[in-house]
Amino acid sequence: MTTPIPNICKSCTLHCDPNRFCARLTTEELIKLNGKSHSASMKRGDALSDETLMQWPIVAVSAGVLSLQHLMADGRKSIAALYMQGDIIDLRGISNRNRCSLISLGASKVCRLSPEVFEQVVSTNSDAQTSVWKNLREQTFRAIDHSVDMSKKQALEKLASFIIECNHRAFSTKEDTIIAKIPVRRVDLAEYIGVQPETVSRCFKDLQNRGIIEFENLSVVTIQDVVTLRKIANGDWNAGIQKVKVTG
Amino acid sequence: MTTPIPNICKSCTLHCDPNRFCARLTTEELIKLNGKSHSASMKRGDALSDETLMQWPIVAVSAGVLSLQHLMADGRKSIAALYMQGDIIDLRGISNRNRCSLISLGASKVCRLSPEVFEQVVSTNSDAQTSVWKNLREQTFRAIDHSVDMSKKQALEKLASFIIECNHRAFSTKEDTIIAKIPVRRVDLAEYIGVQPETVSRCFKDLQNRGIIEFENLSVVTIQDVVTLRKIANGDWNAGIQKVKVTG
DNA sequence: CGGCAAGTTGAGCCAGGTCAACTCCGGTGG
DNA sequence: CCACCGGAGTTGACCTGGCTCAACTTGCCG
Repeated sequence: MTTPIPNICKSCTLHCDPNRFCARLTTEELIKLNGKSHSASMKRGDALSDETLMQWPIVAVSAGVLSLQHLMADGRKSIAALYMQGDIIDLRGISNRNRCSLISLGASKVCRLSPEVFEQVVSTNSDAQTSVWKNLREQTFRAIDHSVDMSKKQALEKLASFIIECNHRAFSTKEDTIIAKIPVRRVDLAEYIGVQPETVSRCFKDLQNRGIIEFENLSVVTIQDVVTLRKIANGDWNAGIQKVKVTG
Repeated sequence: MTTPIPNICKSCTLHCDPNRFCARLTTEELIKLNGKSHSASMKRGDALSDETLMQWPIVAVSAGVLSLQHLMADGRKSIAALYMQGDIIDLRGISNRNRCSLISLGASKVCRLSPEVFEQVVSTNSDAQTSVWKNLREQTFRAIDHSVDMSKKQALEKLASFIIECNHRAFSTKEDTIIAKIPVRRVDLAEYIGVQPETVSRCFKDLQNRGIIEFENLSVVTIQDVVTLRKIANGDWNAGIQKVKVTG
């Protein structure tokens, strides 16, 4: 007895994780959707071109990190959003104000879904609809949180927020310290939080000096003091300094 | 023969505008949804409290402007998003990182929808689903655009972007100049674009001096030179200056 | 016409941008 | 095994856009 589930789906995180969209589909729906979709591997710098996105505006991320980038006239670049495992990016009708492109920040795996089949599946399978709807809302909330971070916060606060965001999106605990994996390079991180790489560096150092974080290596930090990190992220500016005063 | 459409809906923009959610519902659905919903008028400063939002996380805006505000520990306040006529705000599951409140920026009319009935209607009426889905995507794109504006842009560029956004969201043309209605006060505008009111003032003046915009009154500007405004918004910094150089 | 809130203008200061030099680190080939 | 290389990240010195604070003007409503 052969399982008729497409091979490519069998190992895909979108299908294996029961919370994700593809796990909610019937085998029949899965086959139908897969038949009209294209999965692909991407490496750092690879972009889904405008033409591709016009034809395939719906992209599911099964591994790695993608970025929605915006380029200004004078060359300033900014990363508007980060998409990771499980995100379903629905770019239908985006071409309003900013011309953006979807660029991979490392090795990643995506699946370009057929809009027609996707639409049809979503309108008939309300379980799947709920899942993708929830994901879209999460994306919206992240975008809103992010614009709050960008609008009034200082560099250190932005970085603290980012570390917390990383911790939320993919975390693991070891004994009682908390690990946050920084899934992108310094340059990308800087572009995402809207500061210069130099400033990112200085702020990391600052947090380290205050004993709030510790580096495992460049991309893994252990959060030594979550409470203070949260406070800083929320504008309680001297939260970390207090300690120094007390000991000094 | 009496039309069974609820009175409150008859005059509501969400029902009268054929593109909006409520216009897509059958009379039966409309009655059912309305029966479990509460509409309300709000004035400047009125907030939908956290408890209210917990019970009624879905709010439709039929008139006026609402803001999603975030307050930091030291009192810094920022407006994360603006919602206007036709927006359906779905705050289910928002309590992740930032505690926000929904505050009216002037006289407005809202309708708090029953999540259960809403969910049910959306899962059975795919026309309505498409409409509300589209609106949610627009909100996401706006949030993304906004976070781009906030992250790397300078004050003048942010303001230019905002004027263009206003023009997009509710515009009218008179002969060949374009009117943009600023639907919020200076203070709110400043909080939305993440600068001080003083800076907003200075930037408006700058745009006016360059002949790019003209004030009808405090809340209505005519855009004299859309092209240059767009260029400035997109980082072509000296776009307006060029003219001065040429004439000088 | 007074009174108050909203908005504007001006002067000085500082967080973070800029630019240049430096260190660190992984890969490669002699 | 080490010398070399190139790209990523860091550090330092200086400069500027926008914040701050305070005074002023404008517009709105009774």
